[in-house]
Amino acid sequence: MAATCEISNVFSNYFSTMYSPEDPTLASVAPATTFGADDLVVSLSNPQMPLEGTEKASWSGEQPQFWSKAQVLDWISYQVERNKVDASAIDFSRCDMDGATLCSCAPEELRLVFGPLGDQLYSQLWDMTSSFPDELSWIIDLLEKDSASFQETLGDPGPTGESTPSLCPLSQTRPGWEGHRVTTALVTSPEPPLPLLDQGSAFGQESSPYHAGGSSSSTVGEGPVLGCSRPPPLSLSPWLSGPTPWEGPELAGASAESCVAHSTPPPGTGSSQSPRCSDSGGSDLDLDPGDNRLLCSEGCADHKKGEPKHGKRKRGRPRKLGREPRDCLEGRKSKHAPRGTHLWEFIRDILIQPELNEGLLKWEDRREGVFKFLRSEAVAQLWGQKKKNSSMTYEKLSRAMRYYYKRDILERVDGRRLVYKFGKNSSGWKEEEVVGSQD
DNA sequence: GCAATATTTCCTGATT
DNA sequence: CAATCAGGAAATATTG
Repeated sequence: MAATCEISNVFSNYFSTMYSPEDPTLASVAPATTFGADDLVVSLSNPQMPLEGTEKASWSGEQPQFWSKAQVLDWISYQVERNKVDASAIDFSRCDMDGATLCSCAPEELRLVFGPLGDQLYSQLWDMTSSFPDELSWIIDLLEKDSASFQETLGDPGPTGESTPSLCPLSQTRPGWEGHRVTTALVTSPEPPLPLLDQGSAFGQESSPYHAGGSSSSTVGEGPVLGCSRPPPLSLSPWLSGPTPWEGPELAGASAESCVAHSTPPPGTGSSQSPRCSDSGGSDLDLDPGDNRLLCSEGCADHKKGEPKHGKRKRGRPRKLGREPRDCLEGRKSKHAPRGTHLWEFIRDILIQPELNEGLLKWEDRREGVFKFLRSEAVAQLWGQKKKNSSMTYEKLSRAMRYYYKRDILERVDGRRLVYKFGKNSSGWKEEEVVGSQD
């Protein structure tokens, strides 16, 4: 009977104290309810957690190895309750152990102490301990992404370097729920990112650079419609929201590039330009090697179109310079960066997100998939930003677009400048598809 | 390391 | 005349 008393105590004491609303973890979780059911479900979906209510156990969110004795007891109580086990069969006098000890128990030992529940406990423990690494890596990934896009925006003061409108600290330009999701994830359970539009889509692969966060965009930063059921869009550099300096009458190449060059923080400004911090998928911020060209002698010689100075530049894509060994990221970045978004997907994603579009592109005939570039150079810059290629121009982008004709990803639209049409091998742009993907 | 794929870059010429 | 369009050619980057 001691067992029954013990368990009563456990329930009365721990559930009343440990689950108090003051629990910081709860504090972090609670707001989820204001952001839509999806997030909540996502966050709390770990079957290990006592989800019957909205409460959170003292042991949840912590690795079993680090549980205190109280947490161990708490967890055992939960398991007893959950498995509807006869507590009298359990020798609670032998439960006085911390998480580390518990984890070191062999299944037989657990069986000895907990009877039939022992096996269950063992497997639960195993699941919990083994699931953490994934959890952490996911969170790390998520944070990396967030921090990357955040830093990117910070590091990109725009063409003029002034007006840094809502340069998007998370709290400002990101839809509120997004930052929240990170928080929630940290304190609760793991979950892969929300379903993405589709693979390779700019929406999810990485924090894309085109979320309209500019001050000139009155609505976007407020986290409009797209917030809830759709993955977060991207962050549009503020400078894309307004007229871009390089879109002046004369310009394209040189001006545009110099603008981008300006956006590269000067060395030593500490704007996280450390090469060590960059990583492949990574920090889009790393205006990397490609950007060196804007500063180095070679770049100065040739980055301005039509100024070959000493002979012509060789054809083809210039080799990336100074590609630092990426070992600096060892461990963290074991995986390849996700396959990059294809150009056509990038275009499509801008088109299907009117909030992000900001006058970059427009549908000419949505049903037919006909669209037009309104600010071709801005789109090109954006694409370049995404690909960490500061010298991207519409001319180059359009060349890539033309290659899509052969593959039926795009169809020609004769006689109309800046107008393209999605072909049969493209997808995800039709209204039905877009709606469907927002479920 | 290699091949395939997807651009990226440059260029020439035509068209708008 | 400038901006685009069309494509060829050659080169790199990324993936499998």
